Order: sequence, then structure tokens, then C-alpha cells
Amino acid sequence: MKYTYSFPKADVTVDAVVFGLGVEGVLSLLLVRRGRPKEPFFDHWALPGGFIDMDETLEGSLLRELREETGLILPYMEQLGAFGDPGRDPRGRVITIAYLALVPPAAVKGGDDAAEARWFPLQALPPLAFDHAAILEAGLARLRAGLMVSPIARPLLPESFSLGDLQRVYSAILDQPLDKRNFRRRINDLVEPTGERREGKHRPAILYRFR
Amino acid sequence: MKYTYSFPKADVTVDAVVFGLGVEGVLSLLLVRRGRPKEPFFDHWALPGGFIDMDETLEGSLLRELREETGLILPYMEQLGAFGDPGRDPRGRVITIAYLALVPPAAVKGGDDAAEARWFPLQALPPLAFDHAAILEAGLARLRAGLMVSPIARPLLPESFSLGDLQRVYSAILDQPLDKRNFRRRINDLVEPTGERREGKHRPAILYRFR
DNA sequence: ACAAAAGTGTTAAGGCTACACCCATGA
DNA sequence: TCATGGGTGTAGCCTTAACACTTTTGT
Repeated sequence: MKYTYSFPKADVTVDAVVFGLGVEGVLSLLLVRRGRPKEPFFDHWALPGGFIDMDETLEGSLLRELREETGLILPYMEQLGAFGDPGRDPRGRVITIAYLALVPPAAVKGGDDAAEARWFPLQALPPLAFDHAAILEAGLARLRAGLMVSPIARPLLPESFSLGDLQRVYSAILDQPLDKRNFRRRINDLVEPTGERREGKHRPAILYRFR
Repeated sequence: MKYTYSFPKADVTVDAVVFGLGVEGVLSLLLVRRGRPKEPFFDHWALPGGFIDMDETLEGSLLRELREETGLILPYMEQLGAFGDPGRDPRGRVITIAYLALVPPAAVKGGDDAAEARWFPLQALPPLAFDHAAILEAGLARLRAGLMVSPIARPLLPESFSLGDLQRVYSAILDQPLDKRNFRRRINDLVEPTGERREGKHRPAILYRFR
């Protein structure tokens, strides 16, 4: 089947900045290796994503692409915006709609088997293909901006967690130390106790969930 | 010239929520009338915009479309995001990248001659084509969110203005009354006096500009 | 008993809101 | 002198940031 138009058309893709918490709670980014020798950035790492289908929503396209490329199901996504400079893709005009997506720890553990998709700690990223570094910046900024004002971290965390866990996550994402007492006051409105406690080596922690 | 692809491609457009201040400082939206009888929403009003060219940035496309459709030059624009639900355009898959744009009062006065482009007070809008009402909402929300924290209103206003002028503008945009003294304190960091005063019927007002 | 993480209060400073009166000018 | 919009200060409240010690548990 051929499709013929009287004007050239741009390609439209969706790409996602997918964050997850890996071992030790390090903030990690999901990347896919570009495996087609003839294509630009062969063997480089890139944000997962791909071309949209004609009858899908943008979000639907992203869900499908991530399932195909990485096996992941995205429980949360929000649009970051469109990146469309001519020249951002050497193959021609490709406009991408970028998303921020967050997945729970279980998804990060499971995703490690595919050789084409890997989690990288944010502090140890390989060079990224295309303008994906700029998209990543936008995603990280969005995540940081939402942390203290909305329960955006919910999809990153397990169902229940201690406030110590939560502070470590926030601290890692913001890349700065946080005062324990002030932190607990600030996120107080975002969480509620589950009634459970976590037994461990030391004093048991009260467990919380996002409201 | 024909362009043939092995997959169907979406069209990409840019659209702008263009705000300006009309007579009496009413917040107004620039709309264009859809004039092609065979096209959807014929005779309806729509956000200005159009198809991108292959070698332009998205912002460049928007500037060109607005020049062509309305004669306006946009001194300020920021991206709102992509709107791409299948079905948002009856003709087929059309993904639009929406922008918020702001123009100075002089542009609002001048733009009134073209029958195809008109300024409408925000309180008296006609029904909008496509999903443009949703895009408008996003634009208005963005403008409101920026008012108190950034000098985003700068491109809406003339070079210099009194604090009374400014308060009326803010009050119109936020659609709520503002306390005079608190308002002046809050925007104090965003403006600086020009050294001029405006003579008028009453006590002359000190004139300010955005920093 | 000790090591390790959990949990908790207070103070000072700055920002926000509500509120009412005097000022400068032209007519 | 009056009408009109321009201009100003303060008190109460809330939020934020800085800061150190006690508690609970397992070993």
C-alpha cells in the first residue's frame, strides 16, 4: 500500500523519559539501544518511543511502543511537549511528542533481561541519540517541579513505604539533602499511614501510602 | 510534485492562542474565520495557525502563518503542547502543536481591518472550531499561572504603564478583583519606575516598565 | 550496652492577607 | 471644593528554614 500526498509530510513520533527507582533507590532512566546498522545513531542509546499509528491517541501510541520495545506498561505519563526542530533527526523531518513516564520498582527489576532495553542510573548515562538529552532535561525538571506539590512520586514507589524511604527518593530526585523534620511536615498532606509497620534491624517504621 | 510513503502520515499544524488587550483593556483573543466552503467548520471561528513547512522550526511556522493569516508579528510565544487525538479533525489525522502568544495593544488596534481575522473579547467568544476551546483553556491557564511569578504580561502591555493600568490588566486576566496595596507589593520585583509621570484628569501616575 | 534508624518541637524570619485613609490634580 | 484615581503602612497569621535529642528495636 502506498500513500501519496501533494505536499511532503513530517513524521510524528512519541518518546518517553521513563524514570524508575532501581536497586538502592537510585533514580534510573530507561533507554533502548538503536539496533539498525543503516539508521542514524546506530548502537547508541535513546529514549524509548516510535512512530504513531493513524488511529491511536498519542498516549496510546506511547503505551504500545513501550510494550513493544521494552515490555513495560506505563502506569503514569504526562506530556512534556513537542520537539520539532528541523535537523533534529538526520533522516528528515521528524517531530516528536515527548512524555514523562514513571514506573514502579517491580517494573525496573523485571525490565533488565532484554538486551535492547536497559535501566541506567541517572548519574551514569551513556550519550543519548538525537536531541534526547534536551528531552531528558525537560522530563527531569517536570518531575522535580511536581514533587513537593503533587503526589507525582506515587507511581515510582511501592504501595506502602516508610517516610525514610520516601525522603531518600525525594533527595535522590532533587539531588540535594533534605531536612528530616521539615520534609515530614511538607509531605504530610500528601501521604497517610497505612496502619502497618515495617520490622527490620532497627526501630520499626510506620508505613504510609499516598493519599 | 508528489510525495509517496509506504505508511500513512499525519499532518502537523501549529495553532496559537493569541491574546491581546483591546479597548478599555479587555482581554481579547485573535480568531480567524474559516473561509473554505468544502472544509470542516466552514464559517466558524478558529485559532490562527496552519500546516508546518518541512524546513521551518515550529515557532517559525507559527510566525509565518500568523503573518499570512492576520498580518501580525508575534513578539512572544511559548509552547503549550501537542493536541493529537484522532478525530479532532474530521479530514484525517492532524496533530497540532499549540502555542500561547501575546501581542501589544498596537497590534490589537491594527488587526481589526481584515474580515478574516478578528479580535473577540474573551467574555464574548463565538463557538470555536475543532478542539480549539480546549487549547484556549490551556493557554489561559498558562497565562494566569505566569502572571505573578514572571514578567509574562510584558508583551501585552505598552512600554510604560501606571500601576493602575497594570492592576486592571491582571485583574481582567485573572477575572478577580485584586487588593491595590498587596498587588503593588507583589509585582514590585517585576517592574521599575521609568522616571516619567502620566498627566491626566487627576493625580499624575508614576510610570513603570517591566524589568 | 550499643549501633542504627525512627521519630519529634521550637524559634525566628519572611511572606501573605485584610483593611482605611491621605494626596495630587483638573474641572 | 469636589470628584477622581494615585499612593501608602500595619497587624495577624501562616509558612518556611534551621537546628539536636530521645525512642525503639535487633544484636
